[in-house]
Amino acid sequence: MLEEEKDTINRLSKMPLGSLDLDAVSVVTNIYRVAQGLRNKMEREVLSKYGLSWTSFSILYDLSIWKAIETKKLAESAAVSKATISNITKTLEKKELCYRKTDTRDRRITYVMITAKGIQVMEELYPEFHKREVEIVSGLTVNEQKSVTELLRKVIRKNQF
Amino acid sequence: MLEEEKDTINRLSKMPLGSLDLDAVSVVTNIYRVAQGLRNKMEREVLSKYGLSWTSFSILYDLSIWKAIETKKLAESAAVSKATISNITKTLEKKELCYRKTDTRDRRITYVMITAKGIQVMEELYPEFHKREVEIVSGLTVNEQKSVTELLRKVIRKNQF
DNA sequence: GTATTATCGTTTCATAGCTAACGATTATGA
DNA sequence: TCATAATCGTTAGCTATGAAACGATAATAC
Repeated sequence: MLEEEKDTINRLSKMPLGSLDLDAVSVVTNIYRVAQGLRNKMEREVLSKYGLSWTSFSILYDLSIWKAIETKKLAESAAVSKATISNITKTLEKKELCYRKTDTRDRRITYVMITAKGIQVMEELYPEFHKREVEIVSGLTVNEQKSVTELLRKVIRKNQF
Repeated sequence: MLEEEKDTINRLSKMPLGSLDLDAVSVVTNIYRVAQGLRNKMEREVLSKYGLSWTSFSILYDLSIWKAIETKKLAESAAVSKATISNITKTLEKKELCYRKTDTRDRRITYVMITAKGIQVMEELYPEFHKREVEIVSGLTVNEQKSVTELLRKVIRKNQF
């Protein structure tokens, strides 16, 4: 077990909180710790050079894959609010990495599309990003990677994340 | 494999990006997805009632465990910047959940402490939070929980997250 | 056909979060 | 001693984020 976890559990068990499911606490704590760590690492070592935050990168990533996509779908995919998508695509548009276009039939719908410059940035950026991804999980064997992925998918399905 | 993952990998493999380590991509993608999902769920279903964000909750949680702690340690523990800690503890102080005190010897250091009201909120809040934690991982057996925790710890150690 | 309801994107306003710059303080070194 | 460096917390200025409200539009009901 990691040092801070020991300390925390020690003190937690002294609080008047009734019985705790320590296995559940550990899963949640460590998932969030890894997620925060990899987000910070990516922003610091890769994304900052391009002036992109984690979320704006993930939006650009979606755009590079889907070419044209409604803002509503973007919000679902990145698990953020429509308002956030509004702001981020506005920022990306300022950087000329994407542009927006209202649907001619249903004018409530806005499509977001990646620009040539956006594609170019992505093709330069993604290999760097992917290199870090591989590094980050390199402490696990391939079988362990497959295993943790399968377990996480189970959690995602159960909770509809 | 989850549906969106299939789509994404399909399109990714058509991009001119060279070879990809798909196992690594899956690990990183699913870790972040679970983390985002549980954060959103907690904020929506538990923390919003108390006007707390995920981060301010985690700060309050640390305070309830450590009683008095330097802002620097808080920043490390929550993996956010010192500036963020300044802002969040200021907000918590406004809600009378904590207070700050400068060290008498070394006046560069500020200690943050939880108030009686803060403890009270935590004792009411944490059982609810913990209940959701248990729910979220309830799709996994205890052995699976231990397994995913051990694998994540390996990633944390390797990357010093 | 018209009124109601639902949906979509945006704006507004608050907090969260970062970096960089700053001021205060302590530690170090000549 | 006294100047320089190092460290700490805060502030300023920016983007990110969500909830709620808004306006425009489309779908539905009558």
